[in-house]
This record gives sequence, structure tokens and C-alpha cells, in this order.
Amino acid sequence: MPIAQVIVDVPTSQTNTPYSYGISDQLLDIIQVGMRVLVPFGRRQVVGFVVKLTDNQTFSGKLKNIIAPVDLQPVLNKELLQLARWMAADTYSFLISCLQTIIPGGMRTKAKKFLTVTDEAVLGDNADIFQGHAQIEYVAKELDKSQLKRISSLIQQGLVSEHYSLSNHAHQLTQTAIKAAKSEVELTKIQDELPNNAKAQWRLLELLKQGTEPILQTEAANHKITGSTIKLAEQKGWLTKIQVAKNRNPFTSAVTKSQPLTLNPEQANAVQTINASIDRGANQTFLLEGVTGSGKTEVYLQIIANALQQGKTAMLLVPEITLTPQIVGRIRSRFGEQVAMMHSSMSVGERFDEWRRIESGAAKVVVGVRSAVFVPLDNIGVIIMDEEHDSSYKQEENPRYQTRDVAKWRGAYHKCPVVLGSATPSLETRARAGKGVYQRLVLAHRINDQALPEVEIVDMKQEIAGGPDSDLSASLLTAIEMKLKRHEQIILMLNRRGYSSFVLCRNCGFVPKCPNCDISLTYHKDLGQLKCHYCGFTRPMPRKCDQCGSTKLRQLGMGSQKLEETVNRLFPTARVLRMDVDTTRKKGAHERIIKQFSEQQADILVGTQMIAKGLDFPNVTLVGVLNADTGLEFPDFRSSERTFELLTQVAGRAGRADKAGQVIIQTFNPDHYAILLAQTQNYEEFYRTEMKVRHAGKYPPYYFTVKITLSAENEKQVVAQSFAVLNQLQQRLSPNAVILGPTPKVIKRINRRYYYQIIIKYRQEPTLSTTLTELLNQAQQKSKSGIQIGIDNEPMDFM
DNA sequence: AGCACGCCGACT
DNA sequence: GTCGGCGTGCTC
Repeated sequence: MPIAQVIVDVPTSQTNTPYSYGISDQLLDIIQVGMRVLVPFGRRQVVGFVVKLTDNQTFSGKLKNIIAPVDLQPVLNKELLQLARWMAADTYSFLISCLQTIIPGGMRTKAKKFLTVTDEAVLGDNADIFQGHAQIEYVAKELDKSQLKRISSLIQQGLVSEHYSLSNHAHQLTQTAIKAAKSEVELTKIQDELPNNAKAQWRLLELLKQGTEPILQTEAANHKITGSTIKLAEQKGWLTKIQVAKNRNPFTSAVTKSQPLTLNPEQANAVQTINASIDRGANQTFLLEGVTGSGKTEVYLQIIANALQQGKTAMLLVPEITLTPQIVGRIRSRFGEQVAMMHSSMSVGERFDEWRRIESGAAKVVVGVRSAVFVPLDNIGVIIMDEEHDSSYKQEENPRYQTRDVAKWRGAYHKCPVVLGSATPSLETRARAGKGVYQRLVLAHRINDQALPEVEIVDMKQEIAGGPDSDLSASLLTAIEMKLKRHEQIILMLNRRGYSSFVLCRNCGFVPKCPNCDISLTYHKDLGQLKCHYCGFTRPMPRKCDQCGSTKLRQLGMGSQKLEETVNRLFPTARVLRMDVDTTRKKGAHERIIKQFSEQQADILVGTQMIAKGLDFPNVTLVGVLNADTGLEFPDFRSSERTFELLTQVAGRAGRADKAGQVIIQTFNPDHYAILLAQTQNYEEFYRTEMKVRHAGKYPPYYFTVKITLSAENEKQVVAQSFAVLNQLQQRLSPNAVILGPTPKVIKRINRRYYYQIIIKYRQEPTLSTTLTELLNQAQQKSKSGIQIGIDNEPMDFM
């Protein structure tokens, strides 16, 4: 008698283990490993993943049976199940969270509880619960004591019944098609007997005679056959209606076929080396280090082509904001219909269809963001990660996985090379390439040996005396004016969204703060509101100071909105576009702004980081960075790396075509190495300098790091618990491990909770992972007293 | 996470 | 005496 081992969708440490279920005879040949099932769990029903089928009974109690399968086919194959196990251990998360992360978002589903009333009187007496509906979803959190009591007594009396059902999730879209129900001979006979005026029926019969393939109703419409004719024919028994799968198509435009480009010697060498590795089926990691404009993309395309030729598949991962229609178009123009795309801006239905297309083997090349690393591609020939240093590759919520590590895991599983591409590789990657762990391939030359743009650094300490508009330096103003005259385009970039536009009372110095978080509110002029960027709290912009009642409230700091206004005021004839989190929130807004700017419907593009990366505007000849420093002020060991990266990327944006580019970087730290070396685009020198800093500070890549975050509504409690954790770590870890903290987070309070953290830096700590796992198991008990503990293995920052 | 069981205080 | 508070422990 087979037993199914199921991981239930209850993310706690006590339930982080398989539960055994019996399989009824009807389900015996249906239930498979990797399928989701609905199972009884205590008094309720939950969804779970079947991870094993076995004949050995390990559970001594009485087994319950699986209620029903959630899927008709497994959603996870063997490889992905194994990957989930590894990921759970690596990220210190529950297996169920990893399983849920691996399947596409839209496919996730939960068992929901519903209540049904049949008695009118009961419905009337409990209007507060049922609100006139005979059936409602039961959400315990939304009900008070008296309501819960009444419900349980009604259930006991048999006046209310409960049942479980799955929440909405993406499913296969279908469309109606028709199929002949009679033989060709019979159909011809019917056709002959038709009255002369039954033209539509005649056309329909003609169509039915053509073959055995189902005919889509839309196809029938092309032959001027309406639904009513089909209905009539169905009644007469000529045909049957069936539902066939319909794929949503996320690609909006058709593409023209493109041909491989001629490679320069460096590109050719890279392609050859990686191809050899693909052909051998070698699990090797490459660092493809190429300056902006050195033609990395063409290298990717040619190695993907080789993988396909070998009968294998390929994966190309790109950062969130660079997955633009332009990029996808370029891939599709080379590989056509075999390309599948995975992006968060796609609807859940589109993602579902792309996922099934990959699983069925119809799509052999996948282009996508972080989560695309989990697609069910089989027989992978190469995995490519473009801009491998990009921070969007690390998931900032549980499970906190690093895409690079998952890619490498899959590379090992499929015995294929992993290619990490970047102009500014992460120090971790570059260091491994230096040690020979990865093979380093360098593209030092830009295509056609284009000159790098001229980069000017403006010392804002000198400028500040300059005048009322000290946001824009004299050099930048002159340069903008000149470019406008020549009808060339300009990008003005602000470094970060935070720190912008807070409100200050000029009379008493009061700054409005968020009541839930330890942070100033940000002024949003278009809404006339003050907003907290951490918890979303909003309040109208006050007319008077909360503290002293003065009306002298002034907006301080620099936000992209304010910059847009300043630019509009100083250059009234220029057309200005703004791109930041606020203007790109709506689906497709991002693409629209890029399109407008590339079609030269605007002269100046103002925005935050997101304009820096991957965009290619040939007519942009000036890029201004308004505040290069903001990144450097962050209390974070990666701040120099981030600043260097960003400035290098931006500098690469200027003058990519035939026109010479100009870059102006405004800063208060003109002597900082990250800024000086970005000026000359000297990555290698930056790498050497920064490595010394990391070595001295015992930071990655010399040390591994773990960040433990504790939070609670009561500050004293968090502090006490943090010290308890510290104590435990000190006892268990070797004296070589560096333990920092506990310290309050930079923003100590968010959403009414206090946050403290402990950082561990280490080189070799064999007991670390068991210690941390234990810690998490204890945390389960602690969570009852309101303490939450989170572990981030290799965090992106120490903030 | 839910949901039930179980053990103590304040009420018809 | 019971109702109901929430601390504790289990869910195949």
C-alpha cells in the first residue's frame, strides 16, 4: 500500500518535515511525486507537495488519506525538488517556502475555508457575519470572539456547514473549437441535401470535411461562420464542441529574423572557450568581464545558439529593470518562437503559460529575471547571468536566495557551464576568478573601438557658495544649455529615493515623522501628501507646524520631483520626462517612458537609479549625476562598490553612437577612490583598492557573513533576546568568528516594530549552520511572545 | 499557522 | 458552580 510523504503548507519549524498520507484506490495511479495535493491536517485542510511515494510506513499512528490532487500533472520535477531541499538548508528557510518559491507566483494556491448557511433565519440573526451572503470565506482574524462562538455553535447545531476550496490561481486558458462528429462521406451527403440558400451551413460542412484536427471557433469565424450556425450544427449532431488549450502570448510585437554578427577577436575567443565547455558538458563557471559596449550580448546569443545546436536548452537571466522589450526582441529575433520570457510585469496567466511551454519542451531558451532561475528547463546547455553583480539577484524576503548560487547549483546538476557577465563584477566573483575558481574572459575593447565618454567631476563643496540653485553646478548648467541648443538628449540622475524632500519647520526645526517608523516623512507634491516610504503611512501636508504652529514649513532635500521642477524652471522650453518609482508604478509605465524618450519626444530625462542601467539611447550625449555621494554615506561595506558600479554604468550611457559623450558627476567627495576610478572606468584598479579595504575590515569576499535580525513591538524585549542570541553564538562559535552587535538597525523602528541585528563574519565555522538552525527552532517558541527572528545568509548590506 | 485542550479567575 | 481568559501542544 503506497504512502505519500507530503510537505504541508504550514510554514513553521514544527511542521517542517514530511507527513505521511494514505492514497485511496481511485487516486492510486494519479498521485505522483511533485504534485500538489489537498490533505486533512488536524481539523482543517491544507495544500501540500508530494515529495516521496513509498511502501514503508514510518508513521506509527493512523494514516489519513489524501483528499484530492491540486494538479493533474506534477508541478515540480525531481531536480527542482532536490533544489528546494538544498535551498532550504542554504537560506535557513522552511522547505515549504522554497517549494512555493520555485513554482511561478500565479500557480500558488491555498486551501480556504468557507461557511454555508441554508436557513434564512440564521442568515438574518447573524447579518454581521454573513452580510446577506449564503456562503462566505471564513477568516478567523476578521472575526471577534462573539462571532467565533456563534459560528462554532451553529456548526454544532448543523445550521452552518464548512467546506474547503482552493484559492484562485492561474490555470490553463481554453477556447472553444469544433470537431466533425461524422465521417467525410456522411458530411458530403448532408451537404448535398442542403437547401440552396443554406450557404453558411454549406461552408461549415466544407470546413469540417477538411480534416480531423479541431477547428478553432475563431478560425471558423474567418470563414464567415457564426456561433449560431455552429450551434445549429451541434444540435443536428454534425459536430462536437471541445475546449482546447490556448496560450496567452506575452510578446506584443512580431520580430524580424536577425543573423549572428561578426565578432572581434576577444568576443570570438570568449564564444569559442564557452562553446567548448558546452560541448563537453563541463560544469565550469566563467566570468565574462566586459566594459560597457564591448558586445557581451552578442557573445550570449552565439553561445545560446551553440547550446541549441547541441540539442540543449539555455537560460539567460537579466536584472529586473533591464528586461526591456528591446532585449527580449533581440533574443527573439535570433531564436524566434523557442524563446520564453519570465518577468514580473507579465500577468499571472501569461507566466503560467510560459512556464507550461518551457515544461513541455516547446520553449528552449528562457529569458527572465531572478525567479526565472527556477524554470523547469530540461537538459540545460548553458546558464547565463547578465550583470551578475546586480542587487536584484538577491531576494530580499524569505527564502533569501542568491540567484547566482541557484544558477551554479543547476549548472552542476545539468553539467553545464555558468556564465557570469558584467562590466563591474561583484568583488566575490572577481576574486574567485582571480583564484582560478572561475575562468576569467575579458572583453577590454568596445565595439568599433569607440572612445569612452569624457567624465568631469564637480566638487560641490566649491559650488555651494555659488547661488540659489546649488543642486545644479555651473558646469552642468552650461553643458545642458549647449546640448539643448544642439538638440541632443540629456539624462539627469539622482542617486536614491530616500533622503529626498522631507519637510522642515524653519521656525523651530521640527520635521514631521512617521508615527509607526523611525523616519521622516517624504513630501509628495503631486498628491499634496506626506508619505512614509517604509510602511506606506500617509497624511496630508500640514499647513502649520505640528510643534510650534508656524506656517514656515519648507521642503528640503532633493527628490526627482523637485529636480524636475527646477529643470523646468531653468529651461522652460525643454521637454522634461521623469522616471522614478512614482511615475513607473503602473504596469507598462516604465516601457512607455523609455519609448517616449528614445523617440525623442523629450529632451531631458530626470530620474533615479533605474535610468542608469541597460538603456541605450543613441542621442544622449550628456549624463549628469546630481549627487554621487549619497551611496557613499551609507553605513554599509558595499557602498563604495555600489557607487562605483552605478557611476560606471551611467558613464556608459553617454554617447554610445557616433556622437561623443559627456558625463558630469557632482559630488562632495571628489577625492574618493570610487568616484575617481569611475571617472576613468578603471574597474581593475577599483577591484584592487576595494579588496584592500575589505581585507582590512574582514569583509566579503575575505569573510563569509550572516545577518540575524530580531524584532518586536517592545524594545526592551528585543534587546534582551538579542543579547541572549549573542551569548549563544559566543558559546558555540570559534573565537575566530567576528560577532558584531546587537545594534539597532539604521532605521530602528518600522511599522511599530523595533529592529536589532547581529552580524557574524567568519571564514570557517563548521557548527554555524546547526547553531543557526537551532536558533530558528527556538525562535518558534519565542514568536509567541512577539519576537521574530530572521536569518540572512550572505546579506547584501549590513543595514 | 490554526485549532483544541486544559487549567485558573469573576460572574449569572 | 459555569463562562471564558489565554498558555501549551499537536497536526500524518
